Amino acid sequence: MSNLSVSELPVLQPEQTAVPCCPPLTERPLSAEEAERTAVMFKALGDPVRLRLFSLIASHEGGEACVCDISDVGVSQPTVSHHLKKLKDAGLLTSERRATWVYYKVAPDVVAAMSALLDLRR
Amino acid sequence: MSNLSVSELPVLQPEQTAVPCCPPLTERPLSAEEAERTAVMFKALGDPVRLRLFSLIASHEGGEACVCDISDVGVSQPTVSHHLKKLKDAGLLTSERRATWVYYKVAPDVVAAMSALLDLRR
DNA sequence: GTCTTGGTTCGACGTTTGTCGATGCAGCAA
DNA sequence: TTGCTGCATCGACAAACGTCGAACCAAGAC
Repeated sequence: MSNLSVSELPVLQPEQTAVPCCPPLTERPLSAEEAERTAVMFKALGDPVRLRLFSLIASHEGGEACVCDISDVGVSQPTVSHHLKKLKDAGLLTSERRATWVYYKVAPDVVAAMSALLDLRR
Repeated sequence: MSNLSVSELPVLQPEQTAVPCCPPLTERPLSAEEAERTAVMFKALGDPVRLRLFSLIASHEGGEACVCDISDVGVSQPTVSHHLKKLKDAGLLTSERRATWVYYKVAPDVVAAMSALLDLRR
């Protein structure tokens, strides 16, 4: 466990919340670095299963849900876990263990930043 | 069919009608079909090069730009064309040839629908 | 201790994606 | 006609991705 995997470059730290990245896309073009960071978030929502998982959590009570509540999306349980990890790594979700169960919760400010980015009204 | 303004008529141009899909993600979970259609749009923005191209067009005069104006994003010309096609297929852009040049333009209502989807305020 | 349940990580495999050079096509100008 | 320029498409290839079963870990219950 001492060596880092090359395929797991720390693009976004899990606990690094609140990344109000950029102004609306109409204001100015994104730099390469901004685009690199922002694309991770959009890519996280760019899969049907992840989008369903995210909507299940977002529409759940308090914007959070136990994994056991959202595991019925048509893929195996390890796959669900894999997708939740991707959403978490992108900063869109946070997770917390409470007793036996793990709860995932939306990161409101990150999602709000994405929404604001797409607000093209001048 | 050629002279119709996009903003005045229902959006029906692309093969996939990526029209205003769904209520905010807090309201209810997405169905599998909704997720499938919506994920295409997010996936389109889930690449750094495409995100830069999109921001270049969105921030350009009138929300449209000639390909020749936005080709300097660090990849080859065929790759730029490939990415623009993906954005267009996802419904986020429309294209129009004027004389020698091809102009790409943002599809405001589709982008607005994505933004609204991520508006998690209850 | 052992057993059971909820979730994550591992290893592998087939598919998709991003990228390029080469080629093709449309429009303009000699 | 010929030539040139702006973009799109083709063909190929490596890298990334989504998926699964197996194995593993964490927390209770017995």
